[in-house]
Amino acid sequence: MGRAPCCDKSKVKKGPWSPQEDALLKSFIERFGNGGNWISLPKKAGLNRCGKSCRLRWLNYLRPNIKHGDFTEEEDYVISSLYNTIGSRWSVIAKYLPGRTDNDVKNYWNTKLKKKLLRTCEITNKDAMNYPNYKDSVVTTSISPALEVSSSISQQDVSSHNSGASSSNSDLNSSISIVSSVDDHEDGFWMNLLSGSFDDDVVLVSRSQLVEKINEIALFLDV
DNA sequence: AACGGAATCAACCGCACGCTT
DNA sequence: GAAGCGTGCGGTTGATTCCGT
Repeated sequence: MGRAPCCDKSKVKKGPWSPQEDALLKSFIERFGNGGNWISLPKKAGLNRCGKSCRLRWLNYLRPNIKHGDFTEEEDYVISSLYNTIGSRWSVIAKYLPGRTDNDVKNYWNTKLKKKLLRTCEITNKDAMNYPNYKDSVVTTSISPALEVSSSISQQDVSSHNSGASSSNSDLNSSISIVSSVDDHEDGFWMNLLSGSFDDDVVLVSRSQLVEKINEIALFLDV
């Protein structure tokens, strides 16, 4: 027996919400809440919409304190680090970013952040290859905010991901954080990195290890 | 100015889970 | 325990906007 649809799709409106619909939904929820039942809400509120559509519209757009617009570097750290730790559990990741929704985070990752990380991977790989005589000593990091976030997320969030994940994830964790933290000054960073001129907070690893890490990251990001 | 491809993001779809009966 | 139902979630789609030619 098939599952009953949540509403009659042929009779409800689909597509972008009008300002009038937004106003109706917002004022209804502010006055009465959702009554613990999204399915019946549209009828009560006078909306010709599916309950799931109302829920999504409220959670992603209308509810108070929603943040829109550009993500900050710190948010980048949080997303890349958590993605590496727990995978594509966007609702969990969004919990660590006040004002951001799972949909926002997911879209941002898929359209921008993933590419940003990959671009940096490519540059690193290329630069590393350009220094074939470079001996033993490169990379990486001052401890980035991302690592601090990684260590503070709940064990429950981590364990449910790791149960099905490969054992290399913990190794990748620091790598992704590092890569994501240097994007804005990539040329200088990588030159310093490859010449070994960094401060005390930079941990040194071998070039071959670096290249290996980069390839792991690329693999992890499913390139 | 016109066009086409790429990028963005709001919204939809369908599945899994948990609660209730 | 099974069935029904609502909710939450992640993946995907499609309309719109942006940008280069």
